[in-house]
Amino acid sequence: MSYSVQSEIPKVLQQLFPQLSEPALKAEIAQVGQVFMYQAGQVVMDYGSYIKMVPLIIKGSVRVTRADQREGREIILYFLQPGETCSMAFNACMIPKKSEIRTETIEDTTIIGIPVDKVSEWVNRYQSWKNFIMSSYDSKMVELVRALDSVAFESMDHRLQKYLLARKKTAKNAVIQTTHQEIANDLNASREAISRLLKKLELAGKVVLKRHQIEILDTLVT
DNA sequence: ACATTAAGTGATT
DNA sequence: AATCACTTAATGT
Repeated sequence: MSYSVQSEIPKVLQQLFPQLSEPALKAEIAQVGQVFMYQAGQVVMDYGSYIKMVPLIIKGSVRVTRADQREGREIILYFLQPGETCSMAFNACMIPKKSEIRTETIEDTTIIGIPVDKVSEWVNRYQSWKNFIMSSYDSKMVELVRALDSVAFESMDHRLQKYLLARKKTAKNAVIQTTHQEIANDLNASREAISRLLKKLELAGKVVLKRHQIEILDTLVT
């Protein structure tokens, strides 16, 4: 209902990024920040593109993935939600370089783009900005390490369940809109394997399967 | 009604 | 667990 236009930046900052406390910082964000809106499923940044903005997510959700050259094989690094920012983008603004990752929207998403030169400038000028950058870097790093040992040590079965719970959380809805193929791509598995595991979960009374959607019941817990 | 796309199955490696 | 080769079911035109 709220269209996050330029003039609403101060209000949105207050709500979603309360840790950015300095009034002067907020004023600068409102001044140089640019609001962008993306539709669901849009690729915001792709491998090899130059990063010129660091996004503050204010609405929707975004998926950050990494693939190894050969197309069609990618793995999820983490999801971004309102109140968060893309940590991978920080690297790139200290040292200008091409993106190592792909970010695409899962839902209709709105962001405030902060020009990279401002991002590094503010680190020196505003304590709360520095803390914000550092702590989001830290929390994504933790997620990343978890994702890594999930791949290394957990069964596909367990990974799928965690994935479903994560999707449920970002969708804020027990019913997620997806296909088995999409999940298979996200988890680096074959579609058939995912279908079979989902079938098992359905038989176990943990999910309800329909075409293009999966309902995740409360009985599914990790 | 027909075509297209998603999902289910069994066999093979 | 991947791949193949189908089959079956759901949806769009």
